[in-house]
Amino acid sequence: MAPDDGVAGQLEALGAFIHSQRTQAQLTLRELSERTNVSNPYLSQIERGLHEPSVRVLKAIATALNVSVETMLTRAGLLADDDADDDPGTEAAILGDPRLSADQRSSLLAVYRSYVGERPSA
Amino acid sequence: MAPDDGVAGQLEALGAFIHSQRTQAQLTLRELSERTNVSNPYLSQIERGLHEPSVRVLKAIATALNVSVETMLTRAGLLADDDADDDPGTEAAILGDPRLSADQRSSLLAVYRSYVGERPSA
DNA sequence: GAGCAATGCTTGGTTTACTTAGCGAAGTGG
DNA sequence: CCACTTCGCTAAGTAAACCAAGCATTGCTC
Repeated sequence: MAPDDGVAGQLEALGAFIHSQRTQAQLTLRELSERTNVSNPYLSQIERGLHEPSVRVLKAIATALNVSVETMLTRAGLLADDDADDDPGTEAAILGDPRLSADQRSSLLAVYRSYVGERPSA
Repeated sequence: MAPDDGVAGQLEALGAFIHSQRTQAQLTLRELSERTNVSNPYLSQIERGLHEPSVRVLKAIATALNVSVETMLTRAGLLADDDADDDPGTEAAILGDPRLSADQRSSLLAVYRSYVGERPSA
């Protein structure tokens, strides 16, 4: 696939994923609509990748389909955390640490990366 | 606190978080605007909790502020904060990182603890 | 065949996210 | 005091998310 597949591809992937989850759960668009309080035409459009759903809608859909939001976003490519392969998690832990200020986070990251010989670009 | 505190509280909390991260990073609204490709008035409104930003904007802000997207989404109320409560595992990650030498591990830990104000009692 | 229910989809409009242009306060230097 | 800049913010408009009503097709049962 092209490196710059764009946001459109991600939207389509997200829609396809939601569609597969809904059909596997044997749910109709209107049933999912009732569970999520989202109109069925809009759900239809989301499944075809015509719109980028808001945080509120995304959360509602994930809950209704018994899927974690993380999984959904990862499947959609919106959450790109797959660089955790060669990373034992230290970078992720630092990035996700709410006790650190932005300054401290940058410094700590810089030190860590200098240790492990990583280039500063994520 | 009320269980149905509403989305407004969440929005304000998210805005306050972004604001604190931006100011601690010594960034102006226009600088953050350039890094995120989001207009500075809109960033201002987000910080004051007047709008619910989309996932795209949320992700851009997180990247620009060196905050993990997960943390940002958690603050936005999308993800339930499962791990990032008190100890996000930064210490554990450093301790278990095979790429660090013992010396480096000690240094990194010392820096981290000085940041979060932990006593070196260990 | 006619009727009917249920599915996904289109249409047209309302609400909200988001932008471009510009204002007022708070500096800084001439 | 007067430019000039830079900060956050307001105002007004555009683009996009989202909904209510209804159309088109499929699959019934009579």
